[in-house]
Amino acid sequence: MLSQTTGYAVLALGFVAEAQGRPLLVKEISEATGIPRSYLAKIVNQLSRKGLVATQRGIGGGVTLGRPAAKITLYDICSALDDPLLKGGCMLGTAECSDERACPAHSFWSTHRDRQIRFLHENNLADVAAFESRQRKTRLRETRRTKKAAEEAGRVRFKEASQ
Amino acid sequence: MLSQTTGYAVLALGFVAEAQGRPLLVKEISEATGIPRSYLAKIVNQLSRKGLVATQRGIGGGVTLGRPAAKITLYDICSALDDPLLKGGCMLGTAECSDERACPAHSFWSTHRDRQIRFLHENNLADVAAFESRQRKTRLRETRRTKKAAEEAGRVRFKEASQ
DNA sequence: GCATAAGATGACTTGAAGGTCATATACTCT
DNA sequence: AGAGTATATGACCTTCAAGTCATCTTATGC
Repeated sequence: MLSQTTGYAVLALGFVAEAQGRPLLVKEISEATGIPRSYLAKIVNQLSRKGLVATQRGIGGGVTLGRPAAKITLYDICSALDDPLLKGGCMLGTAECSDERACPAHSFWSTHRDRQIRFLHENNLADVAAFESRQRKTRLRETRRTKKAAEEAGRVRFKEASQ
Repeated sequence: MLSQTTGYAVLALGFVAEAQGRPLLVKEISEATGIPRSYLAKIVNQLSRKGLVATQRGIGGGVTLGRPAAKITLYDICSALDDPLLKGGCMLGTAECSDERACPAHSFWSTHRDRQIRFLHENNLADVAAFESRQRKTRLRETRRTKKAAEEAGRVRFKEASQ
């Protein structure tokens, strides 16, 4: 599971991606996503130092993506925010676990960790934006939607790390 | 990833399981595993309230398993210690993520979470103890062991959540 | 019953993540 | 230049997991 901070960043940037280049205010993003405004400002600032977003102060300013949405992967975001997931550590959280001196869950965990990392590499902000806008549309169309339908709507284009 | 506390508990109980019924002191377990002694005492106490271990004070006392090692799964331990993994929460850590209102990673995450939970159900303390004692033996036998060999030693009997 | 050995328990400390707030800085428009 | 609008930044607060420590309680053996 990603840190809450990283989760915020993905949601926020997904929203920015949907705006297609129009600068969004931190305030707008915050209100749309429910992320605390001041905290989001810090996250945006971190992302801008890493070049993932561009920020502009003053009238007409706001936040835009630093490069095309399809070129910003979830992994890039994790990496920019130094997410703990990328720092290793085995399932049982023991220091002394490595390929040489494995803990009981090591083999299992390596596999799962790899899948997660692959997932992060395979999905980018264009995917997130598409997913989000699709969900919004679907929700408008069907007032009483089934759980299955909701899952389908999500499944359509978001890449699952195969196997 | 499990909490550090849960990780401690698995290691400690695996060690207790290896003792085959002979009571072990918290001090012994702590020294053998490197888990901080006072903290381990608290964990053991929690586990004993849940019945996973039996404790005995006074001379000749110590910690034993509350039931046969094969009947204590990793899931039981997580559950006894209220591990965050069992509390839900999606990959992006957002509150508003459910099957109905999914976040972009929801489908991916549900699958992986299920695999993890299954893994916890399928592996018990007998498995952990067998794994650990096997590892110790293997390490004695080969001074210069390859990474592959080490992985094999672990792979032999520990169940991978299939798929 | 006393000495000793063990776990039990509660108060306290520490460190990191998450979050708030006041103020500084940079930009635009008139 | 000055007013107004944005992000930037650092100081601070809060919460929680992890860890320490002193003291209490319960057991055994003489």
